[in-house]
Amino acid sequence: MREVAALSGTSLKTVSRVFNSVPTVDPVLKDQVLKAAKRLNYIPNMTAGSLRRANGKTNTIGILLEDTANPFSSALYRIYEDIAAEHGYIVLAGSLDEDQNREHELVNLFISRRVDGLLIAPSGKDHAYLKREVRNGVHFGFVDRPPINLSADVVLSTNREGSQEAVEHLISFGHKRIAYLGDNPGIYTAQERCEGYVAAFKKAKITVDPTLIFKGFESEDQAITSLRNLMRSEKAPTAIFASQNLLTMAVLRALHAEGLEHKIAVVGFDDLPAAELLSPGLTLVKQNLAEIGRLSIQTLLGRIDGDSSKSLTQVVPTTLVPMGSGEIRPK
Amino acid sequence: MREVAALSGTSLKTVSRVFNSVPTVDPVLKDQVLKAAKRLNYIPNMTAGSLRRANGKTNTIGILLEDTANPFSSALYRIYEDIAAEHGYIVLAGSLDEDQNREHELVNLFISRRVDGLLIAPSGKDHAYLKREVRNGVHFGFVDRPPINLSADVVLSTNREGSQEAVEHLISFGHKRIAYLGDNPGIYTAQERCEGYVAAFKKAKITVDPTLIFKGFESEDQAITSLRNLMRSEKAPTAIFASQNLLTMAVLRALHAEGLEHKIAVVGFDDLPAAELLSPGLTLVKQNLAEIGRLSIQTLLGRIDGDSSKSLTQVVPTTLVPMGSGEIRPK
DNA sequence: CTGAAAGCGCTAACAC
DNA sequence: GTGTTAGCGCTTTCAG
Repeated sequence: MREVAALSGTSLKTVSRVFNSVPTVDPVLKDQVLKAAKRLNYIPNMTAGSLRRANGKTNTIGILLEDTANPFSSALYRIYEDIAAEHGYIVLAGSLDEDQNREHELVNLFISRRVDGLLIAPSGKDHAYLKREVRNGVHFGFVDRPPINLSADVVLSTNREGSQEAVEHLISFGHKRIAYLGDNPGIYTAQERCEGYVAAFKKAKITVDPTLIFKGFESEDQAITSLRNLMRSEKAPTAIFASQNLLTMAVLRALHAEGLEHKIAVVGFDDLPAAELLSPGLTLVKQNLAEIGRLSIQTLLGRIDGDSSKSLTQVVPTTLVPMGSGEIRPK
Repeated sequence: MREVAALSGTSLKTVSRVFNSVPTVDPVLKDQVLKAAKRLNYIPNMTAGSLRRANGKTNTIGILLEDTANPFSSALYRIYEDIAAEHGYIVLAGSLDEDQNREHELVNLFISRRVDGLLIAPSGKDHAYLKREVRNGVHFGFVDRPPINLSADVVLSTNREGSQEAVEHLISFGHKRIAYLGDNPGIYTAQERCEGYVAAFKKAKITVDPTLIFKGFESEDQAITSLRNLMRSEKAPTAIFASQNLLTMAVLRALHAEGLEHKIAVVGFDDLPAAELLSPGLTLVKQNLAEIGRLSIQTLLGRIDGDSSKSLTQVVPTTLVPMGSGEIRPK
């Protein structure tokens, strides 16, 4: 920058003004500056700039996702990337893998990079530790799951209602023995979805068979093995509700291995890329990721811009998409 | 930091030393510093640090991918994220969407954030513009496609050989009329894969029917429509080689719509999440993303660490995985 | 409309 | 082992 000022015969401040598009700069000088910059191949150092800049803003936000390689997270990431770019922000992303420690580490790491705000699909069970950061001026938004012991903006799907709708759908096709597959109930979404399952039975006045509720498999292989055993047993269900995409995959693999994909009905929660190419097509409860992403980042950017109104909880509806597998009737 | 020094009764430099794990610090002072830091909730500002630090390194690398939402890119991203973290680096990622301008913009944006290096799955057709940045000390690595008019490290798959193997596989099952679906030949991988297709025919001494070669569809819908027309025509192929995952999806949708999935053989290039759940299972040529990711980032980190040996081209083999759809014989 | 001086938070270099 | 001084590249403040 000094060199640019020298070569263009101006001062540092004028160069700075040019690159910050301050309107009150003599067009002649501006031209000289730009020419000099081009010749020296000068690109301003944004990170140095934010050091002294008014509010210390870095125009960077951090995003903590479950696993950037999984379709749910990567779709969200892309939405964040685009909306952030529109607003002149850049995104730092990290994967949590359901690990609380990793959440803490990444929060610290990103704060050490001075992100203006952080969007978290939390793995942690307690977010009181963030209060100190909030006091230091970092803004937080939660996605997919609410914060615990902290008041902050959050965007959620209708996990409970969506699950209930899925199970009611199965019941409406005549199913009474419907298995539930879910994650560990410590996870908010898992808990909600399980309650939706139970609520559907309650509403239909059917007793829930607890031996058909499966939670917290250790691995996909273990899930598949358990499922295959279940399918072969006397107590085999006539339908299965898989409350999450990895579990849905496990169900499909198990059904495939047993050759039962046209016999046992399946509804899965969360999108799966090739759902309609399967036979039968896979009936799903889809989350509206575009809307979830949009709401969460826009709310966060609003906070960074100074909106200090009360914390907001926004809920985005899911959609049941019948594709075939959920419309199989019990034999 | 000043406050921490004050509260702990030491100097700035000692605080700095503590947070940079300099071993020659009196344990007593170190303790005082850490206590004060905790009390003040102090987290060092890395970006300020890198301003003055020896080499000006930011421990940040930029990654330019085709589209962070697609499985190919997001799988790579995750590998980069993990390996970068192991080495104390952080990753900035952006999507190119096959747009040259976007490539230029993001390179500039990331350089304005002073990344130490940049990994690019390029959309551009000319990378001479990067020479200036190379001279300024930014390091570059290319992934998936080579740079043009620039000497730089690159990691590629065996696109040509993998495609040839796929088509030979189809030929070995008795196919002679094999359609080729590819991207615009301006794209390196598309060109290579098409050559592999042609080479397989040459080797088998079968004449290529140019009316079975399809390139550069505008949209998935257009691809599906064209394919359905083709499948219904007199000149329908007995097998299809789709040289990229989105095209493979289009083929599957078209086959499904026509009810021909058990009649026409298909081999696809690139992985597809639910390949083995389809019926028939989908025969694929898989790229070794883990290896591609590992090699590319490790080479880049080596460059950042000062390795200035000649530019390296590394080639990672693909694997043909028969799953059913590629083993259908012509009727 | 422009420039000089001070300082953002930190680390290099050099004393002590 | 520790502290002081200068300065990274930029923006602020304030005087011209």
